[in-house]
Amino acid sequence: MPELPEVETVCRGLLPILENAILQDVVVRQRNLRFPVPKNFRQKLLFRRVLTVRRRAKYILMMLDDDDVIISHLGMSGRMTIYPAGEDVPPPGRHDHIEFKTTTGNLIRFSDPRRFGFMTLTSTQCLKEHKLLRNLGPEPLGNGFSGPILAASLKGRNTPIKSALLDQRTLAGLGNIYVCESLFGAGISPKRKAATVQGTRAEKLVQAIRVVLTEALVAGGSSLHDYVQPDGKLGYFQNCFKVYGQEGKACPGCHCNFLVTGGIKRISQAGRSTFYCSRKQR
DNA sequence: ATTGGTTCCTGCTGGC
DNA sequence: TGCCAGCAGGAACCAA
Repeated sequence: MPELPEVETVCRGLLPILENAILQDVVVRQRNLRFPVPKNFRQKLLFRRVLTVRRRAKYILMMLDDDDVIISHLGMSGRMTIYPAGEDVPPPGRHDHIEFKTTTGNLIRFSDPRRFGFMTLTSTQCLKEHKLLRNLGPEPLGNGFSGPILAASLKGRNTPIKSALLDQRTLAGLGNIYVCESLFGAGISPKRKAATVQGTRAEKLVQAIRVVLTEALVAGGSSLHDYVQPDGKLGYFQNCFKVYGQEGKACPGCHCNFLVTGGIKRISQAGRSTFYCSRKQR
């Protein structure tokens, strides 16, 4: 499930292929994604130049000439695959929804079995105020994020810290995996009331989030279920999970006490799995 | 205003 | 072994 590190890795993979590329062809095979692909998508993009590829939260932003922007989201199972010029391209399968071909012969294929992902169009002028982007919180790896800023946005919030961190308005880019890992890193219980994460605790959480995301980025993301890098390489951060998916295993922080603690627990919060150690996380 | 529940979709898993 | 119900999950949307 692509979260910030995975999306960032995808953007970094796409950039050298798409930067300054001209789109010779755009194929839309499945219009019915999470949001419908705009009717004029192909017409609008044909023979346009891509200036750069950026990320905001979990969104991929392809910046085009003449101030147009493609906003894309990988959803749960979305994938971008690059087929470099001259390489064989396998025939499209039923989940291969959109393709970009550059004048240099490179092909980028967007696939998404579960169709929670999408691609849509906007302009650079409308980007900041776009419905999908305007309420996003700060980038966790950027300068606009700090202990005091996080503490301020958690103030008065009665929801569990787990839910608050999944809320993209609190901070942008975390999903279930990295929320669980960050809370473990900070020693904070996922059940703790968000409003009580203040001061040193908020500071510690910010640091934990930064460490987890940075390590995951270095690892090329986590290859779980569907995720692979655009060049086909697997990310390997999934081998570094301390709690996510580790139900019943010894907590890496207190494994000597396994018989007492029972190790990593799994609970359900807001309909999603949370993994944590009840001894280390308070 | 904030919060929780529902929904979209398909592939995988576990129980019989 | 095979089938199918149930589950997973990002985020918009709706309801309380």
